[in-house]
Amino acid sequence: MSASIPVICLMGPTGAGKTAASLALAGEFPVTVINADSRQVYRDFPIITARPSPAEEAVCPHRLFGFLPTEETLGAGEYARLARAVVAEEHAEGRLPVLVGGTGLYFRALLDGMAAIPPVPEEVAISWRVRCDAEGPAALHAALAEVDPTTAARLHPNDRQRVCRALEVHEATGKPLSWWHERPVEESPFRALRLCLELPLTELEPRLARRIELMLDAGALDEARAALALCANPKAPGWSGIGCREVYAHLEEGLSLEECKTLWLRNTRAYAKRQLTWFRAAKDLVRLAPDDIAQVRALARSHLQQK
RNA sequence: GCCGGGGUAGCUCAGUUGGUAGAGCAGUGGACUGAAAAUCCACGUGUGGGCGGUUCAAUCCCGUCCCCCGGCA
Repeated sequence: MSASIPVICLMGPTGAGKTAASLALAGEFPVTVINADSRQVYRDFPIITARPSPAEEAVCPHRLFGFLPTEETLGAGEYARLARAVVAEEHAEGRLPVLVGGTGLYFRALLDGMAAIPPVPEEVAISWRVRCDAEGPAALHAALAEVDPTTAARLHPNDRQRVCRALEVHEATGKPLSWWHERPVEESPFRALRLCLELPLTELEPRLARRIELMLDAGALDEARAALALCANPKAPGWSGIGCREVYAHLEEGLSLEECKTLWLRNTRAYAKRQLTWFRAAKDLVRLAPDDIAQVRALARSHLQQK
């Protein structure tokens, strides 16, 4: 299949105004907004994950938002599989897929493809994590060096998450992770315009602070209480989102609301900074100021004219 | 007012039997191939509350003053 489906991507750090930009596009094109954010997939935290509001969602179709229970996790490969299908469907319906989100890895997985590694059984993954807790990451890194020296050389011994992943893949597939990575990835069927809405951290920070107040006004605490009734395990993936865990600490562990807000802002800010680092290194991005809606529209228009 | 405990990095604190000090968090930069709002890496000069004194040498000992926290009045 040739790279023929045109899509528009709105990426950028949290709080930069991606949602607003997506709705601005919906005023001009038959847009379907497709989520590319690893937190907005969660069902029980619409406010805290800054999902588009019901009024915003009513502007045009929105997909891949708010479907995942708190106990579950959506890996990048699974995301790419889902999103690919949704993009194809929407395009077939004559709509313009607009991917909106802040998860750089999701965009990469979807747009640039990932190695065709089969899913790793959960028992295998868990057993390595248990072993990592027991023996420490250095021991596992040494074990990895035996079976996959290429990957071991690339990974820092303290990076337990990636070391475990490499070991899991090796055990589950019988091939080293590096073997999978060396194989060519499937070509993307999409012709993507990658727009990155960016603001310097110093300008982003007050917006993030304001957004936390708005979330609280909108009922963030009640939202968390309701989520707690459905899933009381603070270690569940959905609870690890920024805001979720701070509010949990306030509700369940005696953290004052002031402390909660301070931490929430600090962690959000640190996250935005990591996102900026990611997008700074990304190739083929057009960087824009978030309020430059006219430019977003103009670039979208010319992207759609190219055949 | 008295008795204790404290004043060390932006924050919380450690340590130095006297040789001018280091962790966590924060911050800055970076990485990132199925947990990614995750995970990880690098970066540490601060009038050691002020002023005196003892000493070759004081953040550490002594005196004094200031401030905070408990308790007693």
